Amino acid sequence: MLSIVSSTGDKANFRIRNTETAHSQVNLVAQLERGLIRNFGAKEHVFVTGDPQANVYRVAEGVICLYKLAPGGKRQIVRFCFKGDIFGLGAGGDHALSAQTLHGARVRYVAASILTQLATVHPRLGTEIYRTLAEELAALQEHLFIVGQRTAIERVANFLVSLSQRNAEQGEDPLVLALPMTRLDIGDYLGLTLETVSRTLTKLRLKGVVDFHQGSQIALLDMGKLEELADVQ
Amino acid sequence: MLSIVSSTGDKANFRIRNTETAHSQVNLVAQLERGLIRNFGAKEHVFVTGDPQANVYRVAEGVICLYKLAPGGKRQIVRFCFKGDIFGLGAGGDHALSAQTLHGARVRYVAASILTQLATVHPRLGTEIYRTLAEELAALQEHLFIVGQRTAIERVANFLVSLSQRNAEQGEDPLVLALPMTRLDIGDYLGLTLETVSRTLTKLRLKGVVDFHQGSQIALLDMGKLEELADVQ
DNA sequence: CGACTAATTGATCCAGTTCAATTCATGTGG
DNA sequence: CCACATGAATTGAACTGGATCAATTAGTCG
Repeated sequence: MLSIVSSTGDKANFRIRNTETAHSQVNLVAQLERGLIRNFGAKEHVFVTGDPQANVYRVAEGVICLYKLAPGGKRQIVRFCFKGDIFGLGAGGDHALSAQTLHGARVRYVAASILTQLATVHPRLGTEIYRTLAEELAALQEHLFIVGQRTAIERVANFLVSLSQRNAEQGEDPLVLALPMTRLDIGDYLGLTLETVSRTLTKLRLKGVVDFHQGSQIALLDMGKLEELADVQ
Repeated sequence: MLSIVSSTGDKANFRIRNTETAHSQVNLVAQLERGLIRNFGAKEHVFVTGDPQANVYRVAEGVICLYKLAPGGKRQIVRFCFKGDIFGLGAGGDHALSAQTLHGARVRYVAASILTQLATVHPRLGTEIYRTLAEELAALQEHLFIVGQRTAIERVANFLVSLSQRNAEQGEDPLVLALPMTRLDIGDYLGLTLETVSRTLTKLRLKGVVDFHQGSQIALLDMGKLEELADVQ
């Protein structure tokens, strides 16, 4: 829970209760790892568009998708957040996006106000939050590029490569992906229809680049070819 | 120039040289308005992909476009920066984007390191920089949605509405837009070809929604209809 | 004027959408 | 345990919005 931080952001109090030095302790991930935890079932919302940006979240388990919805029913998934990802950062107004689980998730969170307070005492925390936001921005720019300029096969290949890289970072097998999202989710993320995603994956299977049977698990057979198709730079 | 800030970020020194209070003075826009100024001709680069993020910029005059380039020659314009817009913010690594003028521009800038230093002394400045970045992120999410989910006419209509709103904010006529960018630029921004942009504008003209003759100046004749087409929410 | 860049417009093409049918996986209650 | 409902995925067929290729016009500057 948040017991390591008094409601007034008392620095001395904080130090006493921790074995590590304050310097190594006051960082964003550490704060979030000590935050409250909450379990969500399938398709549950962590927050929706218009909710105040009260908390900063970190995925402990499962996947969260951040999306924007249009009146016409069109949905743009802006980001998939996997284990370890931080989301909910913002200027402090209302959320422009909704955050929803796929099959369910465990999420840790800390009140944004507490982080703000802490950051005034520990500038490094502020810097870290800032860097996290800047990385989110850079990733989104890259994603815009893919959605705006690339063909279906390039988008899908790129998506698979991204998942593979993430797996590698997490120490999991980079050649076997457990797609936790539906074809519709992938489509709404890549700016394609679910049929096009399905067809494109089939194309990749026929090319011998990937293999899959139940659709939720994909083996990357030819990573070189896949990266060539993804062709991102 | 940067004379208001000593190289060590000396607060006392800073106060002495200014008539306003330190509180009202140390904000991002004020810092940038006192930053160095630089003039750029047409199609000149302020920075390119890979350059270190050394400075933070603010457009004093003209338009800057931020874009990403692919080896195949495809270009995604991520943002148009108009008078008063701040750009170049980032995590402190290298620029992922290139920044180029259209017809030329005057730009003021301050070293990122100076802002960082100042922010440690003036937390409000840090907060402001953070908010600026968060707003950039929110705008980009909105733009991704438009590029990912909308038709050509919706994208173009939305683009015109955005320009109109910007005009209104700047105290200029919201019903007469001076398009400073080419059809190609607009296309690369909206994920369309220049021909589609041209055809779409013609369509809007035939519908009586807009009017134009030389192509670089557009009158919005039916704002209600335009917003209906833009249909953003 | 001539050279150049931007814009328009036409004709054709095709990648991806749309509509629709079938298969598959999973679970649920009788 | 099977019958059946349900949601997800695949696949087919036809369509279309936007891309591509190409030609013309228009504006601008030396």
